[in-house]
Amino acid sequence: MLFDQSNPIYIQIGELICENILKGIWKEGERLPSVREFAISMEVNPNTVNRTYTTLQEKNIIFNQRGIGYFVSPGAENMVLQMQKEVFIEEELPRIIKKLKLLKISLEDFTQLYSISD
Amino acid sequence: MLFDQSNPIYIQIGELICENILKGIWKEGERLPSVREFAISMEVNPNTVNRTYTTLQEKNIIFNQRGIGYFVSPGAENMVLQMQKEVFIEEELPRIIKKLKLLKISLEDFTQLYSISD
Amino acid sequence: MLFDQSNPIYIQIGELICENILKGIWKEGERLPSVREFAISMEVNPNTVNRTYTTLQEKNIIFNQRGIGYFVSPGAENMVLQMQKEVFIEEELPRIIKKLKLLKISLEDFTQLYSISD
Amino acid sequence: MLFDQSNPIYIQIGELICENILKGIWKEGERLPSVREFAISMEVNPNTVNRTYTTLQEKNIIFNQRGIGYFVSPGAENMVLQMQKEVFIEEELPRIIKKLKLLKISLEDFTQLYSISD
DNA sequence: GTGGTCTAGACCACC
DNA sequence: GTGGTCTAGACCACA
Repeated sequence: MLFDQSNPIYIQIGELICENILKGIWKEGERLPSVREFAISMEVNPNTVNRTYTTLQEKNIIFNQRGIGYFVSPGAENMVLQMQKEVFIEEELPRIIKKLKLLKISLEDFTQLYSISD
Repeated sequence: MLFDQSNPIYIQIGELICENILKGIWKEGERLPSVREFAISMEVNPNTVNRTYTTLQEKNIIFNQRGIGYFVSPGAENMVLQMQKEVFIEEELPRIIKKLKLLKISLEDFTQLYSISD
Repeated sequence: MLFDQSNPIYIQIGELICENILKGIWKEGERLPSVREFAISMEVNPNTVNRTYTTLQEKNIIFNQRGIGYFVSPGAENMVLQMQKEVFIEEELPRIIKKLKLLKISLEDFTQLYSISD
Repeated sequence: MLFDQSNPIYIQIGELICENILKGIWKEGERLPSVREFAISMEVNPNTVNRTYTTLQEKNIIFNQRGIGYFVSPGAENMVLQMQKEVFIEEELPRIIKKLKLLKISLEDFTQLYSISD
């Protein structure tokens, strides 16, 4: 697994987990990999995975059963979708639109680039 | 001047300068404010501005005349536009499109959000 | 460690590192001393070492693993050799040859001086 | 006239003058361009040329006749040749040889590169 | 006046 | 523990 430099690793792992939830790969109620397992497969320090899990738990996306492991919360998929949508529209979108204008990329250009990417 | 916490200040100042170049506010060949002046107006340490200038110089966006100051490079506007466009299309756009799909935001939704922001 | 005055210290430390890589003293994949450690052994401020490391990282000679340290990049030895050879042949050599001619030092003189230095 | 970043401009101008003397373009006893003239032709601040002249005067390569101008000293050509030869052999040559070895450029390689440059 | 470098010391996020 | 950033302040060479 490769991480980019810009974001903390524990955040990037969190995004990966959310992605898996959104894609339905990890369903609600399912158990996540143990911290150690996941750390090994990600080639990362267990502390880092632990931090990811803790962070996601605080957002109620996953929950912990002591001694057993972490599980995807019920309703997680919807919750993640709503949360990310809100953040995206409130924070990312304005920056994106500003940049599109600054770089003189019209909505038509964008639409075309969008369809190319399919 | 206010800076957000996500990016280093010296980067944000660099982006501000590029923006000014793109908007035609600072034209090619024009002298930038001296390190000290700019530091005062940005309410920042001179070292920080120095770092910004050095970084932009490495990208050939500005150049230095010894003992005189920094100047906008000839062709800078175009260069910045091309560089940022390339980065945007190669790196940001794929992430954006991926996210749009993941969040089930259609191109129509996006278009509407775009027009609302005007 | 003694530094001469002509070049910035952070550059001289960079040259030292490259030399160590070229000589095979620091092998690819190996971890460099931490910024603080190295600063102490060089009798220099940590900021200075940091600057050296950052500069070498930009040239892809070393890379950073977050929270762990800096490492010699794979292929670094060859890369450094090629880079320095290119710079030497393209930039230094012409100046040297020009100077040899200007100072009326023949190739034979040079050869002799070379062998004396052994 | 273009100057590189590494050396001070006043030094580079000094080297140019010495070169002209060595090449016999500016002969002993001849008057150098006035500070102002030279500054204009070099696209440089007169202070800079002044500093060059002062420095060369201290080395007795040129001399000043008040109100008239600077002149190439008698015996300058020989003096410059000796001085530069000494500096070259004492200081530059060891560095060059060390670098040749580090970069694995043999004397044969060097000889070949030398002849190519003709 | 200009920028370039360096130190000292601090704070922070991250692993 | 690791590096990254920033400030404050100093000194220097250069134009």
